[in-house]
Amino acid sequence: MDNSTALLDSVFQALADPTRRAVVQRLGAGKASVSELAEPFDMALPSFMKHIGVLERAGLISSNKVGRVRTCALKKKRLDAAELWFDQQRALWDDRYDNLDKLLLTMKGEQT
Amino acid sequence: MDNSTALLDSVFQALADPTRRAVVQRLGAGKASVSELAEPFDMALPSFMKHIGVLERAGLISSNKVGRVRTCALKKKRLDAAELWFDQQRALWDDRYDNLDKLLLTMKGEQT
DNA sequence: CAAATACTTAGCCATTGACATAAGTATTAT
DNA sequence: ATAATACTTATGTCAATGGCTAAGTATTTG
Repeated sequence: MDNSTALLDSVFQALADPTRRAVVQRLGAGKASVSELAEPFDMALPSFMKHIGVLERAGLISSNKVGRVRTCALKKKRLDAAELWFDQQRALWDDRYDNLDKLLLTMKGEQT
Repeated sequence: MDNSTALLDSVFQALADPTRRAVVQRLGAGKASVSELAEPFDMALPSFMKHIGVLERAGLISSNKVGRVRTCALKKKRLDAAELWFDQQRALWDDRYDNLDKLLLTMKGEQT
């Protein structure tokens, strides 16, 4: 199996949840502690922590604990990696379209 | 709440599986029947059909049956909608990507 | 030192996800 | 008319997900 396959699995899986997407979005504005991140959500902390765990295992965020506070940060590179998949798909279609364009140009040329 | 939330849930969930991403990629090259799509995978057909169902419910593909053959096609717009989420995130944190207005206009245009 | 804070660990439960097999239906081919 | 084809439906197993409560562990804070 392609090693980027498991990565995409975990990243898309992580992003397939509104709570986790909101956390990613919030962390886009800067680092935050777990309780700061959890505050907007009507959810028990252990439940919220599972989301943090999913995001961290997907490589979308990092975290480290100082004293009793765990601070989280977004890892933008992993988001880039996910976005790249879309670019790759588009590149495949565009190739197709480019070839079609070339073909049409060729046909036009032969008509004259 | 936001009607794009459930859409993103289903699209990212659909893309969080290598079989389904491969189907999307294959359909990027053009329409195909279910059995053509299933052929590369070592999986029972009912199992494969579930993947097709997930993709269709997420709006990433369409399908219609003629005779005994069901033909599937990629719905690129829904992929665009998913990719837009990444653009939105980038717009929030990226200093270079300062024209949020333009992006918001794009979002309005693509509501379905 | 006692109490509040900020997680953390350890279960439990209901639902969903990803496969499977077996048997059924509707078309098309011979 | 039979047989092959292309799904489709029904059902089952098993692990993972997303939520909960209750209780535990470190750290501050008063």
